[in-house]
Parts: sequence; C-alpha cells; structure tokens
Amino acid sequence: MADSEKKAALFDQLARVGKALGNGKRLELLDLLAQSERSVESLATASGMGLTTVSAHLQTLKAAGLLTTRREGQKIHYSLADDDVAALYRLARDTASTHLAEVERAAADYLGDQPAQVSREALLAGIERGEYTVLDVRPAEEYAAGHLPGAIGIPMDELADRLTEIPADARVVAYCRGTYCVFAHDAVELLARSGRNAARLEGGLLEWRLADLPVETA
Amino acid sequence: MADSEKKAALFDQLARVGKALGNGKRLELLDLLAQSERSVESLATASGMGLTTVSAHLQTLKAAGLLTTRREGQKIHYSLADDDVAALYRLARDTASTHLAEVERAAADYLGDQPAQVSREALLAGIERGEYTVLDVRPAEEYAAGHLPGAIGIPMDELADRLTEIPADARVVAYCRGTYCVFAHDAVELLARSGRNAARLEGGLLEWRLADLPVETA
DNA sequence: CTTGTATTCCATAATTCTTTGGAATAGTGT
DNA sequence: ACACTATTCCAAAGAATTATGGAATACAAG
Repeated sequence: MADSEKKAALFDQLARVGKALGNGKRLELLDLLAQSERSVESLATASGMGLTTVSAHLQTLKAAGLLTTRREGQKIHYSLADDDVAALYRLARDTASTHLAEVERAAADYLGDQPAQVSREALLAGIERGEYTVLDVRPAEEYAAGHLPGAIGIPMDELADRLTEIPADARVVAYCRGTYCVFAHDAVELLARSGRNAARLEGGLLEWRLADLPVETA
Repeated sequence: MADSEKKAALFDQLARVGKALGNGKRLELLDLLAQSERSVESLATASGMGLTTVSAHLQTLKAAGLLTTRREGQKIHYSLADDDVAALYRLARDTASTHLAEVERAAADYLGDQPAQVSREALLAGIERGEYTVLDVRPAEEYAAGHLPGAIGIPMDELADRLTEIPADARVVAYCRGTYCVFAHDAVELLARSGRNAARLEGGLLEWRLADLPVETA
C-alpha cells in the first residue's frame, strides 16, 4: 500500500467519529445519554424515534467508540463511553452555534423567548448563601442519576400539579439538560405565570458537569 | 411546525459541523489548514487531491462555519475560522484514537516505529537551558506562518542535503504538524542514521499551539 | 425447557454524499 | 477593454447513509 493510501486510511478512521456526530438524530441520542444511561426502548420513547431506528443509530455511535453498553436483566443500558465524549458533543454543538446563524434561528424557533438567566458562578455563590431554590425539571430518572446540590426534582410534566412543593416566595432557578433543552424555559414561563420569581440556569446539567461543578447523586 | 419537528430542525443544524468532520479528506484539509492558511491550488498540491474535489470539500467546510476566506490577488486563502475549530478537530481526533483500536493500527501502519519522544514540558524547560536544538521539518510556508521559539526550519525534503546546518553534537528535537504527521518521524530516522542524537517532539505545532505555548512568527 | 421480552439483523427503497471532467465566473493585471 | 488565472458551478455516475418493517437472536424468568 502506497504511503498516501496509508495516510488516507488513517484519516478515514479518524473520520468515523465525525461521521457519528454528523446526524441530528444521533445528536439527540447523545444529548439524552449525556444525562444518564438509558435502554434502547427508553431512548426510543424519549426521542420519539422508531425502535429499530434508535438501535441502528446506537450501533453507529458504538462502532465509533462513543458509547458503551451494560446489560441488566433483559435490558441493555447505553451510556457515553467517557466524559470526553460529552465534551466533544458540547464543543461540536458550540462550534455550530458560534459559526452558524441558522443554529441561532432554529434555537429561537424551538425554544421561544429567552427567559432571565443566572450564570453558573452566580448560582453557585447564591446556593451557598441560601438565596436560591434550585429546581430540576428533567425526567425523574435523569434527576436520580445526578443533579445540582440541593436541587428539588419535579419533572416538567408534573410541575403544574406540584407547584405547592415550592415555597411561594422563593427565588427559583430552574434548569434541565443543557443549552438547547426546552424544559427549563417552559418551567420559568409556568412559574412566572403563577406569580413566582423564576429564572433559568445558563446551560444545564451537561454544562454544569463539564465545568467540574459539584453534582449530587442522592 | 410541531415542536418535535422544530427540535429535529435544531439538531439537524447542529449536525452540520459533525457532517463536515465526517470525511477523511476533509480532515486532511483541516490538518493542513491548522498549520497555515492556504490557497485552493496549494491545498490540492499538498494533499494530492483533485482541484475541484478540494474546492468542493472547502465549500462544505466553509458552509459548516469551520473556515473563512481571504482574497489576495487572484488567490483565495482559506483558513480555520477560529482556534476553536483547531480544538474541535483535535478533540475529535483524540476521541477517535482513544476509543478506536483501528486508529492505532492505521497510525502504526502509516507512521512506522515510534521514535524517542520528548514531551512539550521537557522541551520547553530544555529550550530555556539551551539543551536542545529544535528542528522544524514542515514545508517552508508553514514554518513561516509560525514555529517554536528558536527552531531551525529545514523542510523534510531538503533535510538530507542540509544536514551541515545542524551542529553535529546537538541534541536535536524534531517536530512537524502534529501527532499523525510523518515528517518528524522521517527526520529522526534520517538524523539517527547520520549518527546524530535526535528525538521527536510529542505532538506537533498544533498541539503546542493549543497548549498555549509560545509560537514565534519571524 | 418453554415462554416472553429487549434488542439486533436483514432487505429494501429513498435520500444524500462523493468524485470528476468540462463549462462558467470573478476578479487581476496589463 | 482584453486575456489570464484561480476558483466555483454543474451534471452525472457511483457509493454510502437512513428509515423501517419483519424475522431472527439472546437472554431472563418461570
């Protein structure tokens, strides 16, 4: 094999990771898996994709080295191979958002108006002073897998019915999966309509974790 | 448009960056552009690809926001849009190499035996003490665009003829573009065969620069 | 051992990507 | 204005990717 063919073979191997990241559905799956491990079925439900479609995408991601699996009973749990994978996902996402105007447009269209945001630094300082009530509005299994220290967990689809669990005069900071997750936007809107003082955390658990800030696993 | 369609549209946008990274030829181009800006023709020559093929790939990379262009005379110079792009390229590459055994195999096949390596930290310390002669064996235009402080620039294909420019008793540390660049391997082998004391820098200018170490632009 | 469940495999059709010559374009330099 | 050069556009063929039912597999649980 000629030298340039060997070089091409090497770069083709390196491109496998990029290929795996080059599909919106797969990014949605990575986004979910960045929160907690999940079974194939659970990913299909959470993402709204077909079961065999999810399975095929998971094979692709796993073949690219981005995922690992663990069997428990009859279920197979997929998870990110490594925190580097979460970092890679985030960097690719942020590069897209920095350089592509269409991303901003699509995000605005999906997320709606930006609510008031609290930075991670401000929240961390405020938590220590007891200024904020931190509210995790992700699905219960993601909250269970790890959440901000002291955060209350109320999934978004139960929030309307469980408002009484939140002190009426609290300064609430809601968060969810990450920058492009819609739950916390919806939560802030709902809380504001109920006359609460609410803001959204900048980013979500993904960004919090990648910033090496403390995560609680009750 | 339904909410899940908006979400899909957003993630499809984000996937554009991954798609751009998902092709070996495009990674080769990024690898070159991480060293210095280049014209289309120059990239075609350096990479051995067809001119229109290179142009098409550059369009793809640019449409993904990874490249910018600058016109000078009749030439259009492409360069990375940002240092984040270099960081993204590197992280994708390193993720592949960490998780895919095939990458190690393809690299060993292309690069041959690993020569002795000097870490960036050791070299930096050694430079200050004047212990090492640093040798840049990349093409002249890449050396001109930026090199290690005090490095001598002798392109690999001229090295055999210009050995006398290197003190015979020097402890030479050769480097080139990056981890998967073959020039420095070849240089160390050539120097060793000539009875010189030579080692390779771990990584290359890409990794040096991303580590925020000093770069000289003569 | 048999049943049941979660997941993967397979085949296929629709779509998208890649490469490549030749033509077109845009801008430079005279 | 004219010729020249670097680059891009276009079209087409071949290759790879994607989504999706139905069948097959691999375990676990009984």
